Amino acid sequence: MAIKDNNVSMNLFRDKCKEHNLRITPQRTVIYKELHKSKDHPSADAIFRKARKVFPNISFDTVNRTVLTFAKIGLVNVVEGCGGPKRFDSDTESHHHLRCIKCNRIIDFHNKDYDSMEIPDEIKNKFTVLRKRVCIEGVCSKCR
Amino acid sequence: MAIKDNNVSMNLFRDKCKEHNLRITPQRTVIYKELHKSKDHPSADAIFRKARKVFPNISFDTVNRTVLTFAKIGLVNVVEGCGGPKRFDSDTESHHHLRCIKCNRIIDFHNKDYDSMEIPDEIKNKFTVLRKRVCIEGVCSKCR
DNA sequence: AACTATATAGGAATAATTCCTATTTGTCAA
DNA sequence: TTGACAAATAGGAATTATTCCTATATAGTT
Ligand SMILES: [Mn+2]
Ligand SMILES: [Mn+2]
Ligand SMILES: [Zn+2]
Ligand SMILES: [Zn+2]
Repeated sequence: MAIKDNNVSMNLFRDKCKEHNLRITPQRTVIYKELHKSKDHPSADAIFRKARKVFPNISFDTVNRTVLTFAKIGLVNVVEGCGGPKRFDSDTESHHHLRCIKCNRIIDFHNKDYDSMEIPDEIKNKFTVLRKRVCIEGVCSKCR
Repeated sequence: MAIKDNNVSMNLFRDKCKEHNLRITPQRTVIYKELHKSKDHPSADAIFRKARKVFPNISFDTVNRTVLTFAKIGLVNVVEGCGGPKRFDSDTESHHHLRCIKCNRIIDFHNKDYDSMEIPDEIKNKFTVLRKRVCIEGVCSKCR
């Protein structure tokens, strides 16, 4: 099952790259793999440190440029933080986030009611909606 | 009415400062006034540029330190962005945000249904909730 | 008015991100 | 297969955002 999920997501990666005429490089491949493995919404620097274990002289700029490119083509999302480094999320399905203001952890949660909340028409009319998400801010169990 | 609102909010500012033993300095006063006037969720730098017109040699560090202090005592909120400089909001009442991914504008909207959405107990149990907000991400009318 | 703990200005240091460019490489067509 | 070449990378510089440092000034108290 894990293997199948990986195959599915690596196919998604390859398809999206081809769709946007992006070359499938070893760097992009390892960066996407690390993003897909991470459940903790890593920063570019966190991905850089992991990618480095595979390619010791990959540059930070390559990692940063690549995750931003992935975000641009919709392969990953940049998720809401409060300042600080950008955080990336390879899960593009509808879900929601808890954010701990002490340790900056971003924790996923799923909620059908939240998913199905309608966006008012007056917003849809004047704003092209790409995503809707509930952000709950507070202090996580580890931090109190 | 605007005058009254200003008085109310300046009293809130003074009370909160006294409550936390923060001195009421001219710098803090002008910073809070600018925050309260701004409806666009300014960054520390945006507030700095405005405060400078009143006190030409106020330092950026003072502005930054002060808005972070205000956030700490709950006088303002740091609002969700996606990387980039922190953005501040003097409106601490429940409301929600549209965020334009092109121009980084953060636009307020109010919605009773969103306000009244319950937070599941399993979240409340393991997480100290301070705030809940719906973030809608997309492209604003000016940007398309 | 004097005292003193707190706050500020200004500059330095650090962290996060983006830019620059010589070199390398993935892809495609021969 | 092999070469051609547009695209991507590494490495470092530059830029932007934030935090730290410290001598001086001042708000609030006595
Ligand atoms: Mn997530
Ligand atoms: Mn707001
Ligand atoms: Zn935490
Ligand atoms: Zn816009």
